[in-house]
Amino acid sequence: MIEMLWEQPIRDLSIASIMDGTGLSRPAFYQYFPNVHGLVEQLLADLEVELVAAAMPWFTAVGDSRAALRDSLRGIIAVCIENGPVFRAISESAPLDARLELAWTEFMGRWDDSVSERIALEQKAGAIGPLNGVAIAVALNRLDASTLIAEFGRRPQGDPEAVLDSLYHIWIKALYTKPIQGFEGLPS
Amino acid sequence: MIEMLWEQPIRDLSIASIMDGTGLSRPAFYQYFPNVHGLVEQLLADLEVELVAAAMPWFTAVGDSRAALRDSLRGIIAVCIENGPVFRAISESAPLDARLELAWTEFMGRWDDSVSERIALEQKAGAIGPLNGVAIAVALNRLDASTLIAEFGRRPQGDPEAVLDSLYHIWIKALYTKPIQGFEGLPS
DNA sequence: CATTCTACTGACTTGCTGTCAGCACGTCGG
DNA sequence: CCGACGTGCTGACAGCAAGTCAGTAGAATG
Repeated sequence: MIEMLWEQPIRDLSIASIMDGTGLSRPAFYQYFPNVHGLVEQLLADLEVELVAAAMPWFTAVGDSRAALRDSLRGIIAVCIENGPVFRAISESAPLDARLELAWTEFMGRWDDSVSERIALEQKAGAIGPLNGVAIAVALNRLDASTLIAEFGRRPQGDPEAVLDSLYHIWIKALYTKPIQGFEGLPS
Repeated sequence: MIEMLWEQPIRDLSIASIMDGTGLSRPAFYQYFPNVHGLVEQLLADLEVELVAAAMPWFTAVGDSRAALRDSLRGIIAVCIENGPVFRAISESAPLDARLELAWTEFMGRWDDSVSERIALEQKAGAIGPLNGVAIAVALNRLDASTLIAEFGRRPQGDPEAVLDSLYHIWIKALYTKPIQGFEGLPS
């Protein structure tokens, strides 16, 4: 199935077409998964392990963590180059099933928690200024997810270096840049 | 249908349930739209008009445009507070139909073009530094779309002021902040 | 009043999902 | 060696929503 996702979006896959490649009959599918969304949920769990591993550098960095942030983003991008269509299929399927939607929400929530926590840590150390860490974390994670899926979720894939530069730029500026006189606190 | 989207996700709507509220039969639906995705495509066209109008301030600002950027974001947020579930339904449906997916891609592409153009303009005026305007524009637009849909696409909706602050923070930092010595050009 | 047009409907076909009784085959106690 | 049981799988069935179509009722037209 994963191979098929490189060739066609998940909307074009039926259980029959998935099972065609296995030599088994369609009902055999239900011996292993309750439905297609159950299979996708499994793919998400597998992908999460890889992504978390790739993101370690920044979460565990000591001292100046900006280089580690770049390493983490590079690692995540590498995982997405290998698994982009799977990532895309998951995000496209999530809204179609309540249970899968919950799994996706929790998946994103764990990233939000991890990033928020890291921001709080660096704020305590003085490396990051007094911003709303949770809200910024949520926004940056959504940025990453949609960018990665859009750039690597189908062929032709985007340019890894350009994506890395863009994401890194935004993360660095949003988190590590000190307020500049006159740029903040504009009247609303 | 729009009213129903406040109560339930679009996956739970069938053509039959949509037509139930109209007093007409199910086949009558096909007199007006080729299928549900055709209806959603129309919703997207309508929403785009509202969003573009709300975003005008920044695109037309002269001189220091940072306050105008805040106004544009506030306007877009206001539109999403009124139409969040519609926006969400569109983005959730887009992957399910090739034609609607194209409409969505073009919709996002027009935002990317407008924002890229504005960035180039401000770079020429010296307000924005030498960054990859197109790539940053694409990333920021995806950030906005996913954040707005997540925060306002269902009840309970998020806090407009908090969302405004977060988005504004990221846009301002990513675009208008000058490079800081030692923060850029880290070894990769 | 006769004719045409238009909006609409009941009934049908199609395609995919999910279920279930049953079959082939391997395994194990006697 | 044999009969009972488990397991993995399948063909066939039922359900459901989408999309199609011939046909109808009522308004518009001459």
